[in-house]
Amino acid sequence: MTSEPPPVIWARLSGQGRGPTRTLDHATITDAAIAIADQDGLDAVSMRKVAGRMDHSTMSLYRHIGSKDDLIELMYDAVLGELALPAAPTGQWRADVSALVRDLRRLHHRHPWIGRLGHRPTLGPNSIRVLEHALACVDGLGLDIDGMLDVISTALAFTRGFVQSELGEMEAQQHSGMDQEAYHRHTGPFITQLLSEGTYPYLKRLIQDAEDFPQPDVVFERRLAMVLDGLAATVTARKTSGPTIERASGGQDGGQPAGGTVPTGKGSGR
Amino acid sequence: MTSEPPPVIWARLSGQGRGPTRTLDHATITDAAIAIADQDGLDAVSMRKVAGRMDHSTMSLYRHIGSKDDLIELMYDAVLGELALPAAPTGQWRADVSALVRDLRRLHHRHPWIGRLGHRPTLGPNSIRVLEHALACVDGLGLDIDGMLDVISTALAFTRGFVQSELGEMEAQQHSGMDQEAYHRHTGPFITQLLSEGTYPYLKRLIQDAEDFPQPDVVFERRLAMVLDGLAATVTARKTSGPTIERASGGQDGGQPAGGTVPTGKGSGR
DNA sequence: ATAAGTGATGTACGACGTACACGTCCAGAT
DNA sequence: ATCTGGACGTGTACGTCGTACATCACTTAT
Repeated sequence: MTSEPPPVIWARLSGQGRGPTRTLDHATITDAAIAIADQDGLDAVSMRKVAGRMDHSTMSLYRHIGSKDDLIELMYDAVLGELALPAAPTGQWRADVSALVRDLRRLHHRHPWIGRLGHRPTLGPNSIRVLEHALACVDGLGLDIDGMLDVISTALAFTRGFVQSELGEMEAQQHSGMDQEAYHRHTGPFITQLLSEGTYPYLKRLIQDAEDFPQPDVVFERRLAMVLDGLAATVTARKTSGPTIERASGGQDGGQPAGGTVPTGKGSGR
Repeated sequence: MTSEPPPVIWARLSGQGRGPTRTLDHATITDAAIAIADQDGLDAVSMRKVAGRMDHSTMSLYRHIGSKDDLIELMYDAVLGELALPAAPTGQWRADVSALVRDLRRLHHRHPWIGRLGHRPTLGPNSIRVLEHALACVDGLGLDIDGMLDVISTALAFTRGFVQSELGEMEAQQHSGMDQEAYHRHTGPFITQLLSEGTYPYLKRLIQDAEDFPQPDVVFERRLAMVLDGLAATVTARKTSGPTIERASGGQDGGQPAGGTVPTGKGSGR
């Protein structure tokens, strides 16, 4: 009856109909766009450049995607496909979740531009694949689905936040064309000026006592372990007391995404 | 001797010299830009619109800021100034950190566009103020500065990740002009099609069993409590064994940002 | 009084996303 | 075998963006 104006983007791809044989498809376009983003950053991705890289006219892209925003969404989902998810979790939820977020972090390093994305929940095939795997990692622990979501969403939120800061720092450096040491030399005079003018006790301690160039991998593992400790406590608490029960340290109930990249589609199918 | 090409951005503001009296300053420009971003989103912030809102010519802005990127950085720091940080922490680190990240989350709701920012570490006055307060919250627990950084950076990373997903979802909805329920109705048919074509056990459980419209505040509190549980374990472990000691569950050493919004300027002064 | 540097402005350039009007080709109906 | 309508690819064009540059107006240091 009613016409569907934006058909979810992922519900297209239909086969060949009338007209000339296609010389372009989603995969080709997306790959070209990703190549540009990897090489020169997300801002360098323009419809003209994407088309140019494939020796096509700019507007030909619009025969296959609705807008640049759609292309970005395709790019995000495509890149998620690079995650080498195991066929099935090992059953060691902590190791499984660690492996997943580590892989996700590596993905962000390989494609730094995904950090810039708004991360609205997508329904792309790879997004769903990741969702399925992530939830599978925490299945069989005696948690209900909302509890499972809490665990994996929290781990993912931490990872995203960490990586975002990490990439921000990298970008700040290479945006100004300086390496980390040059950046220090550059901001140094301003910081000493700050310290002489005002009183910043912790900034001072940071500069004097903190590790100079910590290895990001080590820092990530250390902090991830802290987060997982917290998740483990919850898992234990909710498990021993069985499913559908009050938790140890938190508030009331409710559940589902709100903070997770998860489609909320209940009650929708007819 | 050597000229400083980008003078840290925060090292300007110099007083009036020769020439006509100023009719513009950083605060005025920044406020106008923030007003536009709050009203119509970050993409609506253009130099022309910012200037227009103050009845000035576009190019007059460039007498006060170096580029649009600089303006964005000013906006971010300015908005951080809205955080109502208490004069001093209460000494209850868990409550203090909770209050800080709750406030930060509210800030993101008030100015959804900050989620889109790259979050490269800034040296703005308010960023430093927040840094000082955050570290003060976890002082006196027997942690060295790197341990303190671990605790607050982890809490902040989780918060940023959570909020990012939260805002992404909101934006997805209002971008398409639908409320949450309409969005469900819209994606519903596609999801049921998915479920009938492939096998997605967890997606199915999500749709069938998960809470429909959980209150975001409740979800945030619940997951935050999980993260803080993990931090608490670390705090206890490192505290009882005294400062400068191996930690409970992690790797070797190292420390400092890498995942935190913290200036790394050690060894820089002179 | 004069010189010098600064604030505001107008014009202009290249790049962007994309609406729209074409031509071109092929699968289905005739 | 022919027709035809929809899909594919393209070129042109419009409005918007960031900002380089030249210019004028003004205030202070000399």
